[in-house]
Parts: sequence; structure tokens; C-alpha cells
Amino acid sequence: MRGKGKTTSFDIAHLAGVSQSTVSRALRGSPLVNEETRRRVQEAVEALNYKVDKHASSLRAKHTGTLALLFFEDPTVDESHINPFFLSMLGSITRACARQGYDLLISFQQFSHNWHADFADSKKADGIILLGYGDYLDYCGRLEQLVAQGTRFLRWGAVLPDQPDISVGSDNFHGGRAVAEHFIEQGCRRIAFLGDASSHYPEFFERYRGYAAAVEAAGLELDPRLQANAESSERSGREAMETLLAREAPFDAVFAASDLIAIGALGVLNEHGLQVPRDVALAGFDDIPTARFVNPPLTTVLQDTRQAGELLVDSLLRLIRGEPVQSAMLPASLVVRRSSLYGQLR
Amino acid sequence: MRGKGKTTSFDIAHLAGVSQSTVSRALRGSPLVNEETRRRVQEAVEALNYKVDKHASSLRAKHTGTLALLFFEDPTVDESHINPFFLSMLGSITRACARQGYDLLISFQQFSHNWHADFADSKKADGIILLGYGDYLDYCGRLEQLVAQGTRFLRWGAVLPDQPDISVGSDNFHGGRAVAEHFIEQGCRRIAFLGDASSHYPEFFERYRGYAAAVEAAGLELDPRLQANAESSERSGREAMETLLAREAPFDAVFAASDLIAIGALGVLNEHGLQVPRDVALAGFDDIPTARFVNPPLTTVLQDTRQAGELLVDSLLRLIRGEPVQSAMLPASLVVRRSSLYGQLR
DNA sequence: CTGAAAGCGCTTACAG
DNA sequence: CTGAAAGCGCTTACAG
Repeated sequence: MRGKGKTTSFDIAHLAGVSQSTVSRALRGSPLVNEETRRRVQEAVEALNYKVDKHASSLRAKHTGTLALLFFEDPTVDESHINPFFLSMLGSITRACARQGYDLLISFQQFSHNWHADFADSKKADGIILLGYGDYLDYCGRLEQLVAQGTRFLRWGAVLPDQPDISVGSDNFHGGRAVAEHFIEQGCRRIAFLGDASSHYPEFFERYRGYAAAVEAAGLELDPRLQANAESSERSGREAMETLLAREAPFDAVFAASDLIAIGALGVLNEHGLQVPRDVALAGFDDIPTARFVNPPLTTVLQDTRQAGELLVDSLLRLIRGEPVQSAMLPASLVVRRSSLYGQLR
Repeated sequence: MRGKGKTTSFDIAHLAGVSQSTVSRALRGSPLVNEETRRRVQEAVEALNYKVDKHASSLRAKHTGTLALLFFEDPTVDESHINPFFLSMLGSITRACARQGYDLLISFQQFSHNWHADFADSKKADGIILLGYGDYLDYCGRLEQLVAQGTRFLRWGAVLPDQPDISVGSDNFHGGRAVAEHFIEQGCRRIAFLGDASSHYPEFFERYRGYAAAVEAAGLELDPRLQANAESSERSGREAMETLLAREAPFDAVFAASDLIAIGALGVLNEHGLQVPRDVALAGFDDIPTARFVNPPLTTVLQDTRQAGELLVDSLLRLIRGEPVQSAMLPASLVVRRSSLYGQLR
């Protein structure tokens, strides 16, 4: 029955004794098709191991059954390794797509590139998830463009009152506050913050603001010498820690805006003869897989990547269907491990 | 100039004052097109921000500019986490695709599913990379089917003399041998192996065979009580370690077939009051990001995921072009950290 | 409930 | 070097 070329809906129609239109309807689950007819079509499909050609169907129907994950990164970051936190998000998004029967197209974009144009216009996907890092003020304009041209997309990141787009992110403010409150409970009085604290990096900034709120609520001094910029990498964490130490302002706790920063800082603290948590308490953010295994185990804030992936995909699907979707913040929960138990011996 | 619908090659043709066929040729880089004409077309493309419709072009030209990564996993494994080693491969493959201008379609398949049919027949991708784990003897038949139906695909995994398909993998035998030789140099005499050692899991089996070769070459006994099955997970590593301890056969080193297994084993050793590396030397395989951070830092075998991703993508592209491609083995290098320095105090 | 027909936006012989 | 035309394999009005 199989001709020389691939099996098409015409072959199925022939075998099932119906028209090609009916095959198409039966396969798309149209209610217009008689049950008996549908069964015969189904049998023919199985007999010939037929699959609908996605390109033909997408071309005609103007939707693709595909979602795109646009992963963008700041080109300044070391190219060889992907942030483990994003890797984990990627895994979770992939699973969520599979569950919904959508394909996932993945694309890495150097931050400098014209990523908004590429996907939106070539219509490869029904919707886009944006995931990455970089200077928010740099790409905010592009988000506005995407919104203006009607692209269906969602962003993972900070949820801000004045943003142009819809985003899903962790509750960074509460996460940051929880860390600082925990430090204060442990008896820490001079808590440093390692990470960018400006609207260029709104997720870090929210973590900083939560931290600052807790510090001030406790009547402690918010010393600007105790904040050092860092992006999310071990190397940057090392540098920030060196900067902090060089200032010679005393501190008894370090809140790193990400686990990678914390891991870098931990190395530098050890090299300077400072023991964590005996001399300095330490905490990170993200709960990457490595956090449990560093020595001492790292106190951090868990971002629920599994839930995040599902919410991102479900919301995007709703957006595509034209249903109303709002930005959403996921709870971020403090995970206390040994690194923050100030004063304790190893 | 833009009609109500999307911009098509006809709009470009109109604006550039040429036929639609010429636009198509110019855009595909055909040598038949006059340079001046090509320039005019290019201008029109930019003026209208035109993108070729991928579905239309794929439908017609029968190739998609897309590669698929089929990630399959054994359903027995905990669903929530992806093996960090595979996550790293995924990152590297994604980057390699981007560099080659190909899109990457990612799909997770429960191992039980009919993954061979899905992609091959619906022609969503020009070629497939298979990545995952599971019982080789279970899926070997499917590989044969894929080959028989002419699917362009490559598999990450063991490179065996009698396999039906083309694969790229690390040199597991030499990696395993290097670990055992290193243990022997440290003075270890009774080296245990944690991991499946049968043709069901050929990568682990090759690591085992390398280990066994070194043990025998050194004139040491290969005691079957010192081998316990495990799949690549922390939990399974814990169970295997418990099994090994319950046998009460003495051992002074443990070679875990993966880092995840090693990390599980390390926990159990500690719980039983055995210190690594003072009482027992320990090594893993993969060099996942966490390996450097466990306490003590884990000796392991580095699989070069970056090179692996590039080779996989480059080879698949050659395969698609009809060029000859062979299975390839990548060097795997021993990374010595503290966990294997038998007898040393922490 | 079903069929004949148009058309989605391209690529590629075919004919100059 | 260029254009007119066929056709890739579907979906979906349109007409019964």
C-alpha cells in the first residue's frame, strides 16, 4: 500500500475508504466525524504507521504545537558552563512541555543578538519562554517591542510593578528577608550582601531589598561598605569576597545573592583563615544541587524549579489560547544547613 | 506595503521588482542570482523585516534545519531530577547546534514509549541524537529498527564492536582502568565496584572491565563479593553500599560507576563510621559539577561533555549530508582529588 | 456527517 | 540569470 514516497493522508483515505478531508477531521478529533468512520481511519493509520506531517499542518493551520525556550545570557559570563540553576529550569520546562504534548525548541542567544525578531517572525513556535540573565535595563526595551508586536511570551525573572511583560519568578524579596532574619536570629549583627543591588539586576535587587528590610527592622545598621557587586558565578563571588575583605569593615555574616557566588566566597573566606560558620555565617540563593555538598553544607533559598517550569508552560499555553494570564510569584523557602549556624564549630 | 497578513516572499518580490522565484533563490544563496539582484532582494527583506517561513520551506524542501535531541530515561528512576551529567550534555549539544545554525527540538521520552516512531516519521527533524539510560538489551532492537528504516541518528553511549548503530561515547574502559590503577598505586588491594556490570548497561560494564583488567594485571583477586549493582542515582548508590557492607567482605577502596553513586556511597560510609580516604578510598565517574565540592573532594573521571556535544552535532550533520561517519570514543581522564588518597587524614 | 476544492508559503524543475 | 508553474501535505470553508 505504501507508495514510494511517504505515507500521506491520501493513503489513509484510500485504505479506510473515505475522503482525505475526513481523514484529517478524524485525526484532529473533529466532532463531525462518525464514530465508525473514525475507527476505520484509526485502523488505517496504525496499519500504515502514519504520522501527520507537522510542517504541512502548521503551514495550513497556523499553529505549530511547539513552544520555544529562548535562553539568553550575558556574553561577559564564561561561555563554557551554564548556570546550574538554569539547567534545572530547562529540565523542568522540558518535562512540562512533554506532559502537555508540545514540542520544545531550544535556542541559545548571545545577549547582544536580535533574539526578539528571530522566533517571533519565523513562526516556528506558538509561544516563547524567555530565560536568562543580563542587564534588565538593556533588554527591557526589547520586551516592550515583543509586547508591541503581539508576540506570545512569558519571562522567568523578577515580578515588578511596572514591567511591560508577563513574568513568573520566585518571591525574591521574601527569600532575601528570610535569610537576613535567620542570620539575625543566629546572633549576627553585621551582615554583608554579595551581588548586584540595582535595577539592572532586579532579581538580585529584590533579594537585597528583602535583606535590607530585615536589617533595618532589627534596628541594625545598613552599612554600604558591606555590599559588593557580583554576578552569578563562582569567579565573580570570589572577586566580590576579596573586595569585601579589602574594605576591612567588620562583618559576621555573608548573604550571597546566588549559590554560585556563595561558593566562590566560601573559598576566599577559607583562604583567609576564616571558618564558616564559626567566624562568619554564610548563605546563598537557588539551592542548586551542589549546595548540599559543599563544606559546610550551604544554607540557601530554594527556588522550586519544578513548579516554575509547570507554571511557565501552563501559563504560556493559556496565553496562546487567548485566556487572561497574570504575572505570578512562587514562594521561595529558606533551607537551613550548617553554613549559617554562626559560631558553631565544624 | 505590508498587507493584512504576514509578509511573504511575494511582498519581497514586489518591492524588489523581481519574481518570487528569484527572491527564493537569492535568499537560499543560489549562485544563479545576479549580485545586484541579490542586493535589492536583501534590501527589501530588511525593509519589511521578512523571515522565511520555516514550515513552508521544510514542507517543500524536505529538510528542516532542525535537529532533535531525544532524551530517554528508565522509568524506575526518580522522575523529579535529571542526571546532572545529562543536563550538562544537553547544554553542550544546545550550544553546538546554535553554532551550526540548527534549531534543537528536545523531547523527553519515557523509556517504555515508542520513541523511535515519533520523530522519524513525523519528519520534524533532519536527524536525531539519542541520549539517555536504560537497559541496553531492551532498546537495542529499537536501534536496529531505526537503522533499518533509514533514520539519521547518533547515540551517546558505549561504543561496542557489534552495535547496530553509530555512537559517540567516552573511553569507559580506559577510564575504569585508570581509576583502579590509581587505587593500586595508593596501596589499595581490595577494590570494590558499585554499578551494574553486565551487557544490560554497557557503559558501566566497560568501566567495570577496565577496572577488572587493572586488578588482574596487578595480580590481585577479583572477588565477586566486591561488586554490587547500582544505577546512576544517589539512592541507588546508598543501597549498593549497604549491600556491600552487609556482605562483610573486607575492602579498602570503592570505585563507583558514576559520581551520583559515589555520593550515595560516601554518605553510607560516613554513617558507618568509615572515613574517606583514611579508611576507604573512593572514586566516581563523570565529574559532575558537585564532585569538586563534596567532602572530601571526589576523585573521578572527566567526560568531556563540551567536546562530546560538538562531535555529536558535527557527526550528525555529516551523516545528514550523506558523508561517512564512524563511531568515536572520546578520551576520559582521571581527575585526582582527595577522596582517593587512601590512608590520608582529612 | 462527508467530499471536492482552495490555499497555506515556500522550492525547484522547466523553459527561456 | 530570470520567470511561470507545479506541488510539498495538510486544514478548512463551502456545499451538500
